Amino acid sequence: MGHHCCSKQKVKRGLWSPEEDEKLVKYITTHGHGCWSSIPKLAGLQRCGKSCRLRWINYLRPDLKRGSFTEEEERIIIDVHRILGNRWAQIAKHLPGRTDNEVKNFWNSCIKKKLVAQGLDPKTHNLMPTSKPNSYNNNLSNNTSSQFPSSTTPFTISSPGKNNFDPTKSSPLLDINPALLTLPPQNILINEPSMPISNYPYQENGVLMSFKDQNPNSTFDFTNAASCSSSSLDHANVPSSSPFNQTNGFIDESVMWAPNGMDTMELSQPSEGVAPTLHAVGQEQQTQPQNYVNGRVADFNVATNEKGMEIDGNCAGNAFDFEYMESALMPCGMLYGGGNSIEQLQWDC
DNA sequence: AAAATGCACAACCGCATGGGT
DNA sequence: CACCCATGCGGTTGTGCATTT
Repeated sequence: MGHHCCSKQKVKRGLWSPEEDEKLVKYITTHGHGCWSSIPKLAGLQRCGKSCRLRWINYLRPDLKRGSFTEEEERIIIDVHRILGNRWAQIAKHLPGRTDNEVKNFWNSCIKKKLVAQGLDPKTHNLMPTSKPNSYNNNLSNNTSSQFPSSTTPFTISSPGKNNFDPTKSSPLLDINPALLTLPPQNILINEPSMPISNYPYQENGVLMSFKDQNPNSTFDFTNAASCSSSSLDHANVPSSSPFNQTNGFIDESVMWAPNGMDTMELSQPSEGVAPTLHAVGQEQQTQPQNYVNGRVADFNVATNEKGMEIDGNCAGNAFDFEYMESALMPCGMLYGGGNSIEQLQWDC
């Protein structure tokens, strides 16, 4: 049984021979891949286009990094997997030169076993029930609903304070309280850990997510700032240059990574009724996550004027990955909801 | 030394998605 | 709007090598 795309033709299956590799590489390096389905014929291969594409992407591409995974790569995989789950293609994007297949195989053959050996559930990254619980889990096991009242944020995206931030040390990207993810949807808070949680007005109706600085009066409310008349981000009003523009999805991927030396991201709302935009301020943008080294959300301070019309967010010296954030901010135990819009965070409340 | 087993990795399969008609 | 097609993705299987029995 052949692929749907090649059921009408005789195709070879199984491992690729060096001759086949050579033909494919020669053709693609000369002509580019263009339409995969036409490549087998043009390159003189008895393969289907799908197989050619896979062979090129997973094995023949010149920018592939061969060899075993480094400890750093392994840590990144674990961190990202904790947030995204089995979204191998997304995980692989954070590892230049690695493919989704490679990451997936490495996970299944190596990391998964390591986590299990540590008593961790590779799916949830939580301690498995049979494992000896630590104090944190002991607390959770008492009575989750009473332990965390309705006003408690399900999780926080936190960072060390600016003064003690050490980019050479690794730490979890997100501290997610897994038990809280099973609670009813609550307001989501991104906060500085030094800020007493009680100081945040996260109980306010309609406030879905807030970037706050040390001033309790300065809150950026995504649900309200986007459009004065709407409770959601109004994509129609977003300038095409904005990463919030629907053409680009919620966040333009180009701003997900703060380039080396570029440490400022700016949120601004140019005029009333117009959705805020997110800018990377500083050097030329780059797409490779070169600054991912520590896989953490850096300080993200937000300042607003009295009317909350202009907001500046400063990412202190490290990458601020909105894809992570977006992926993490899924309601009710869904680390990833499959969507790509913050609008999905609007719960029926 | 040969068979059995385990493992890593390559490749396949089916499905989802998006664009074009 | 329905259909077709190409592409991308994640789960699964197949293959070959290494290790163990």
